[in-house]
Amino acid sequence: MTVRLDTVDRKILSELQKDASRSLDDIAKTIGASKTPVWNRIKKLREAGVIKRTTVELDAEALGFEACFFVLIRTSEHEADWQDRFLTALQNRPEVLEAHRLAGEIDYILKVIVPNARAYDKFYQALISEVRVFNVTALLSMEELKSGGGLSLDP
Amino acid sequence: MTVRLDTVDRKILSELQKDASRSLDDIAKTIGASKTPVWNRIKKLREAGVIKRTTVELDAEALGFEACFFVLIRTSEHEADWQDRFLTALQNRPEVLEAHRLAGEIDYILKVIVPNARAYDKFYQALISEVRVFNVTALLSMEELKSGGGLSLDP
DNA sequence: GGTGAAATTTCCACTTT
DNA sequence: AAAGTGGAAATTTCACC
Repeated sequence: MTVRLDTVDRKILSELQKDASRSLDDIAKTIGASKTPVWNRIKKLREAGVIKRTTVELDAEALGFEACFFVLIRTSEHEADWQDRFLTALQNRPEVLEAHRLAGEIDYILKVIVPNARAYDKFYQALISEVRVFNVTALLSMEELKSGGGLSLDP
Repeated sequence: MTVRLDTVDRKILSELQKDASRSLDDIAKTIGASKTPVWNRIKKLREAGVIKRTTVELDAEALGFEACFFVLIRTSEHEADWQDRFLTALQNRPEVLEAHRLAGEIDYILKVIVPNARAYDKFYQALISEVRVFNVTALLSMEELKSGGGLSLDP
């Protein structure tokens, strides 16, 4: 499952992370190689799953998604069945952009983006009616200070 | 600053979010249009900033970034000067992928990805030596249950 | 890893509704 | 105004060095 990556691979990934719309030639030039090896490496990196997908980063506010919440969840249920249902609920809800199981007091954190506070409440009500949770705390984002930071692959 | 988007724009954005590497023709076909209008719309959406950039989503673990933390920060300082220094510190630290200013008890949340716990501690020490913070809680992710969820633009 | 060329795609001028 | 057509230019993809 582990992939060995050399400096060239890292440079390629770093460039793609910054801007995946540039041409192969262009990328090859900036990293000091020629297009075919770059193309072959990108192909391998895709196949190996190092590059999971190519996407566009959208401006949520411009699209009417004005509210971003981080939701901290504690539960008393830890059986496999409960976990499965919880996972399915998260996967099925498009307002959940990201979800992690945590170590420590808090069991889960979700990142939820919705048009407004009312939509969040709707989401919240739907979620707690689907799966039993012990405690939910919602942190409302007032301002996105940094976003879309990529992994730092420079060295 | 608000952009008016019709159904076709939303379909295009939805497709690009799912996979931005597909060809124009391909995308045009799936949404039932022809390539030129799609091209013109994408161009406009880019210029308007609705599409912020095209990127690749990488597998952090495959690249040796094994630890993901959500960092909750409380501070007693709220002057503009402090905020500026804090913001600069965040921007300069590549391990911070995302940062939000929050409403309520907790003032900030950061998403931090590092190779391991030791690297997190290094980051933490560096941060608190740069800016004064009142309280820091780190939530360690054990498992990413969902990631890369896009905005839901279907309707 | 590089070269070059076929196949595909992007991009734009022009036509149509 | 907004969508389609066609084609030149650029880019991707691949066989071969």
